Amino acid sequence: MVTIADVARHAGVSSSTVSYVLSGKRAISEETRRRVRSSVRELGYHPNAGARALAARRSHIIALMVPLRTDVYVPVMMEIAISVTTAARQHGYDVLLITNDEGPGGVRRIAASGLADGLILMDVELDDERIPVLRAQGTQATLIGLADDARGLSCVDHDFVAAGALCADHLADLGHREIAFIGYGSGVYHRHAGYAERTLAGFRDRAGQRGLRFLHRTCEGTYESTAGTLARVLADRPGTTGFVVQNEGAIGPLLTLLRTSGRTVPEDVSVIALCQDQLAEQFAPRLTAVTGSAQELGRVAVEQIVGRLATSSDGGRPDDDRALLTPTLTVRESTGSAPLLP
Amino acid sequence: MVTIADVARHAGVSSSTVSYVLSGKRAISEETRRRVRSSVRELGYHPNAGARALAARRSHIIALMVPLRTDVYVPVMMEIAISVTTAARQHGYDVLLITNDEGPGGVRRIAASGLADGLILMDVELDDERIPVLRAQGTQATLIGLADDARGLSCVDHDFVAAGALCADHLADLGHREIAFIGYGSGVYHRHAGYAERTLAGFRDRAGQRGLRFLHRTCEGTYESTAGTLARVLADRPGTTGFVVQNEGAIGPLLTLLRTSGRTVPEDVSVIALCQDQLAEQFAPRLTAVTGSAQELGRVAVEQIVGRLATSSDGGRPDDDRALLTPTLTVRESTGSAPLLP
DNA sequence: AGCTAGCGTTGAAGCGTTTCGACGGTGTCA
DNA sequence: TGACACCGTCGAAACGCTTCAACGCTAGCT
Repeated sequence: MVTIADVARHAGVSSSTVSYVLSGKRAISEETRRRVRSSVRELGYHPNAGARALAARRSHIIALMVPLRTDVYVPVMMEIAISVTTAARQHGYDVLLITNDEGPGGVRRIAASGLADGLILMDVELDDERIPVLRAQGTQATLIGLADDARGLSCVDHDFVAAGALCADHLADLGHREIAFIGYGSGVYHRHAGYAERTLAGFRDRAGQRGLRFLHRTCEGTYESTAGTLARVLADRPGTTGFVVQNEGAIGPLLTLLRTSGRTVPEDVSVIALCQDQLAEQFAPRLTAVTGSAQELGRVAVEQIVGRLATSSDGGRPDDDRALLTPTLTVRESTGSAPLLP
Repeated sequence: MVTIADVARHAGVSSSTVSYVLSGKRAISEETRRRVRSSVRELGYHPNAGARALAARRSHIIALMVPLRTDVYVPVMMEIAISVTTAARQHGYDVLLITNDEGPGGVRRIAASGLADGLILMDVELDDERIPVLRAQGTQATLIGLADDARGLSCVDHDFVAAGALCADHLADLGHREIAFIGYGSGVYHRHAGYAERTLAGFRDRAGQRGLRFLHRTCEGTYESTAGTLARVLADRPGTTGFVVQNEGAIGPLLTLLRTSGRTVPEDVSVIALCQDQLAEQFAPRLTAVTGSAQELGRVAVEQIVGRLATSSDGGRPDDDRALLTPTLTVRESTGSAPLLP
């Protein structure tokens, strides 16, 4: 193992000088810097992470707590996890993956052991029991999702309200008047209300403003449940010409069911999905969709936590900030003007 | 911050005694053990990770290197990552997430800094440039996937050859004679040949033994490409009655296309998918599928690396081992007896 | 010329663990 | 009764880094 002392000896300086060259915390002459750098390269020196963490009381690790549950659309979680990891690396941090089945105890463990300098929590519930722990330990954290009480913490999330509103506006602009909103199974609304409810609320409000009639129906995302949901929708509101699909699993079945029931998309009915563009592109017809960038979510979360860590180590008190990412509507082939009334 | 010295003082013993109680590396009297344990609990002591890593030269961290690429079916990767994380916790390890865009340099960084005790590499290519680095650094590692030269390393993977054979056997048993194998886009075969090619090879061999005629056609997984692929299949072999679908993205489109072309599943044609059960359940009809457990893959990978770390710290030389996980065939509604010849 | 200011560098003191060797005390055996 | 082994505990020395106080220099000022 190559230590800082080896580098110092090789470069003919003291180990503190090597440390300062590497951290840039003190002025070092150009000449010395050059020599040290080349010794580092030549010996293949990498600072020992444990020693560094012990001495500096910073591990340069961010913990990312991901949900175990898999009813949220999984690729999105993975995309966030990966963008967090790459963004963190760009700031000199590594990412520790922990699952939220460790619960509040996990947060305590990570914070108290100094394993991570800060946490990013995914899948935050409105009233999340990890938050008091965070506060008690004085740990820096960023939440992905919105909690009831985020004093002293950062939050970032998609602007789901705006996403819902975009759907309503788009269909209203096309002249649709009766819309069905195909949601998640009822369990999702009960639990992490944030995500699912806010989209629905945004849609509902804008739909009201635009004079749309609409129905919200839950759906588990399987073929059978989608069939049941669609049947109920058509029974209750035969004049429905627009569909907003929140549950990614229901998209495929819905398109199949519409086709087999003799409804053509987009001539007879329009379909707009709340899902990743990649998924929207896979169907026929390609779907008009409202999307938030999972990548940006991860990036912003990292920037928030890194910012907090920087100001807190400067003795400052980071202010709570809350970022809402604007979703985008991409019009594809699945939405068109409402059919003329017979 | 609570240190081991605080605990020692509180329990009226020396800090080395506390350490031995916690690690169990020396005999400690029942009475002392009890007192120390209760002090630990009372003070909420968690050992400092950096100090521990420095002194013991083990970080109790396993690094997991995941692919950035997203053309592999992403939920599977996430499932592996999560099962690695939970399995690691059960052995007292945490998981550091790194992306393989760091390449061999990333492996060197992690190993040389002592950040992680061992690595798990996903998405290993046959001739992977990270492997020589691993060997040079003497780092313990487990590969998920099979490399050409895995001397001194552990490997674990699904037995894709067996998976392919299962498909062929099942269709042969049902009396099918002309089969189409719907694969991935050609890029996948060129690159991480392992996964895709081995399934195909297993299918091909068994199909030959069972006297099946078959066609392998690539497919990008979009609706359009699936339509193209299917059209070619039916043009080349109008008598095809069995489909094996390797590309998850092609499943939905294929079912739709079969239906619209007037072919009923499973009465006219049988479809068997190589995908997770969860996905197979989502279609109508529910799909007969061959699956390997991603969860088990993660668990076995962790057990391998933890085993290697244990024997290497005992001064032993861990032997290379290679685990192949047996896939399972679940018969659902999409396969049935071959139709009688007209 | 004498004084101060700042620059570049160093030595040494931690950071909180683990672990080795040593040390009493107790029990066992001759 | 003395020698010996073992058990439970302790003190102190690492582990490799960061960072503080201090130092010798040179430069700029009066």
